Amino acid sequence: MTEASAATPDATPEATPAPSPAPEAALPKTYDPSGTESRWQQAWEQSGAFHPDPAAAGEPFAVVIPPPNVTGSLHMGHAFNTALIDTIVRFQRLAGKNVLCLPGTDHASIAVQTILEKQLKAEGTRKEDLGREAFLERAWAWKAQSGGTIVGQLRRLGYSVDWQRERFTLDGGCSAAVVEAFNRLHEQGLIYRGEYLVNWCPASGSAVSDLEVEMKEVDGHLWHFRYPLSDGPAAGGTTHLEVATTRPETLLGDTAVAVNPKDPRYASLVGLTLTLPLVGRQIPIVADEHVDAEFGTGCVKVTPAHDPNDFAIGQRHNLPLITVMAKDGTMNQAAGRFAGLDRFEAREAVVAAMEAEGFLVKVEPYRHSVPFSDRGKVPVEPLLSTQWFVKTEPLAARCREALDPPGGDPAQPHFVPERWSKVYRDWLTGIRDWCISRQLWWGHRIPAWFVVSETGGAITDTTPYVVARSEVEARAKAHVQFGGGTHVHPLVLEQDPDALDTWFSSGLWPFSTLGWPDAEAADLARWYPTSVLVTGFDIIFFWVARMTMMAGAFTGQMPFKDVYIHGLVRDEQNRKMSKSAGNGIDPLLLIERYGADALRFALVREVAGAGQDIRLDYDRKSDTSATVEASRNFANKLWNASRFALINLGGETPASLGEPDPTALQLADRWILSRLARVNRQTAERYGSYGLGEAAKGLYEFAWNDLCDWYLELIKRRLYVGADLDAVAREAALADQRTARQVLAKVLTELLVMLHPLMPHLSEELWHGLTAEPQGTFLALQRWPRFNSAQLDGPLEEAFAELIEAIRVVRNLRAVAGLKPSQSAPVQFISGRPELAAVLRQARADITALTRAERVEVLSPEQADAARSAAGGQRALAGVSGELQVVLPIEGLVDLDALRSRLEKDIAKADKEIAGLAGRLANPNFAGKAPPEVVAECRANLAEAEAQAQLARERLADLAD
RNA sequence: GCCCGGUUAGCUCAGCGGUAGAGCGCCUGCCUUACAAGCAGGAUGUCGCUGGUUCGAAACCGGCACCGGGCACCA
Repeated sequence: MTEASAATPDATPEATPAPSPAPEAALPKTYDPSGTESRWQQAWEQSGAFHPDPAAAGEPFAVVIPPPNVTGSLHMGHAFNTALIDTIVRFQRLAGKNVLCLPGTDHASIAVQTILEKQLKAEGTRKEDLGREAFLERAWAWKAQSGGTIVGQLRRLGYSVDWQRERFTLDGGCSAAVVEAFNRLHEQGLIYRGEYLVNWCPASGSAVSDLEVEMKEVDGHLWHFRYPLSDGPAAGGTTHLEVATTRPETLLGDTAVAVNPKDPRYASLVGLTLTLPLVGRQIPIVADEHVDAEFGTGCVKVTPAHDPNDFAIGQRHNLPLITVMAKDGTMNQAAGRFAGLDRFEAREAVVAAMEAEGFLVKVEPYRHSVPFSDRGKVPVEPLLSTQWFVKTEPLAARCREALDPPGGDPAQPHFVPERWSKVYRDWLTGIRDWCISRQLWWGHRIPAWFVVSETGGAITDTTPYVVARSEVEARAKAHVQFGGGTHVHPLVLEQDPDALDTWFSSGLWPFSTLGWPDAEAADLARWYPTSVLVTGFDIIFFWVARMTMMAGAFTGQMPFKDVYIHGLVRDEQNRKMSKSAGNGIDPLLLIERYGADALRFALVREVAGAGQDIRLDYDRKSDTSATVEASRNFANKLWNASRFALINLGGETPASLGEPDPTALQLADRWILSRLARVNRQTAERYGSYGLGEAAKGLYEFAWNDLCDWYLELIKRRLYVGADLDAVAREAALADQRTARQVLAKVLTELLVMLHPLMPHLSEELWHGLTAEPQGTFLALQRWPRFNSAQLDGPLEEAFAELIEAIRVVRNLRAVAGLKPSQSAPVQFISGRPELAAVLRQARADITALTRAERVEVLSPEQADAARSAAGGQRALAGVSGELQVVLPIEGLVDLDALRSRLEKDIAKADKEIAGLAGRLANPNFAGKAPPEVVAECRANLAEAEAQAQLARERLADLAD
């Protein structure tokens, strides 16, 4: 099949005839994923296999992927997320749903702008020199190139997304959605503009939201300063207050000192005035609950313009706000003689001055948290600044209500694992307003126009503005409000130069990509709300909560039914992979080495405990991963199982062979069909309920252990029909061969369908090889195999497990005794259980084949005793499994010592079990209180263990002479 | 400070009330006409510590220890 399909993927899908089943010679012994994977990726995409029609039948199922940043290249986190999403989505497609999986990228405003500014700097220029327009042009050009990288890399994973619907958060549709969303929120009073203390990142020259600030422990100092009372010693002789600070430079902006109102030490001083050192400003002593009397001296300097807590104190006490720092992180004119110094230089200088003037009491080393900008990697500065904000509480309230609906309706969205809903709920409770404006150029420009003609042509904090959907609309609105248009005083508008937080547009992603705000959009009508959001826990606040808030406001419902939260992929030393640490493991390298299917399977297989981080082992010297290699080996196992089938199906396909006649089925056939049905039901259940790791493991075990290790081995003797048979025997053998072929073909093809969500390329390739379907037909678009409960046979599976165990005992005995693999030996089974004896008799030919038995006898204990006394006690290899005795009556050429030690081990094991069980049964409470069936089982086990020990002792005694 | 995870075989992890499991690794033997990326056989654990509940605990409850994460932070 490799040869046949490699030439032209699918020039004309419908017309391409089925490739003739490949002759076995054409099939290599090992699977080479490289060509196969890209071939199917192209075929799927070119045929539009994953481009759904909203009008098509089938229950809708939609996923919008978390859009990776255009700055990025594929990392393991993307690969993991993709593997999970694609597994879910491919399963739902097989399940017959009308599936949309929509891809796209995020414009990542700060990240991109930082990169571009770095480039400009290297070229010795600045964005201001370029101008806004040229800068943006350059940004788009950069995006076209870089954005293509990650998209191309996602394709290599075999992502079954609809590339025709690919979106970008800054494309026309998304931009229109952003403008509409901004306007509507503004109309509802949920967007406002004002001067507040914001997190200012001096590195990027922009405000950032609370979420983009990361607290870091830093070794700093605590400086103790003395602030003198202005009007001389107070009652009690106090001449000054001592305050402590980690940020001396801010004292230049102090407008009060606060103490706790209940602090007896300072009660009498509240209301008095201090003289601020270096500055000379008169500042009051105020009483405020926020102050912890226990900490330090119990006095806190208050700098409302440079600290959030102080800002709050300032509000409560009506304190003036004095900003002493400029937006670039240097001290401004208000800092007096320190003006112009960088904030860190100013710190040194202020301390030096305080010391020189005798206000420094002491300095102590102090470890404390400092807010850092996520992007800029520098400490953020709380600064007073006029920005745009979203009033979040009303939006959050709606989300909380959806999560805990009155009347006990199901939570929306439903988190998997459940525990993340608590994290989400907690964050939505006591949420703070969201600063959405950024002093950046790359991004969605804020749809607000300042009426600069009202303030002398410049944008000031008092310039009136209108929010509108376009400049034309803005002008009209301004006209109404400000008249204007006269020759004396023409109306001049200027759009706000700032851009919106990237996450504002990300928050609209689940519906902006489906056509919102066009309520009639076919995709929106068909696929919204989406079915599930799959993402890492690290962006629950950034993204998940923003989407639910926006969706609640604009669509009136939660944007997805389920939220499947997965963990992070960690490196071989359990470290978080990060660009800065340079410990990322390149998924593309692993794909090249092992194949995308192997990587995907490995990632999903590891995920069993949903939501847990997974560790990917990796050898950096050789760029190999044992985990992924194991999955590659599994892929190869499947390849070879299919190869075996192709060689042995006599050129037939599952379709030409048809369903097997139930009455013709042999024991092994019924067993594998029962296992198949069980795995079918179990796997569908797991895929459908986010048990992806379990699904992968279950299929792995079924494919490798049940199918390859046992079923394929068992049917070999039936598939190879000898030429030396007479006509009657030959006819029977051929009929049986056909049954085996039918079962084999059925089991293997259905297995491939079930594996398809996990290993899409390999399964597609093998499925075509087996079914000889035309190239334009895809496994990806087939139906999940029908579950046939009639095939389920629990008792048969149990009996078969015993048969397997019996064969294992024989093999073990042979190994212990040192028999050569080529050497055949007679096998005797002795069982007192007629059912087991019957199974063993039925499987006699199988046992012969699998154990190199010379002959197989199945005896009752009575028959065995008779035979033994007749033979006068005989040396034999013997073992026990349950009540079953396995005897290989063979003389000579046998390692008796090994055999003895095996029996001794058996005895020891049985004795230990006997001791445990007898102990339990001896406890009167056990018999009295445990459920009867447990007691009965215990008794049975004891009896069996005792019998086992006795049998082993007898056999050991036989060996003694 | 508050809130989540985790602690089981050398490694990565399942198991979540009836006397310990898988994969990888390891040991032994096999080029058995699908697969040496394989086959067969084998070894390996006071299930973090400590109380308790129970006839019975790796599992349930309490405490402790250690590892990891999140949130909020006192100058």
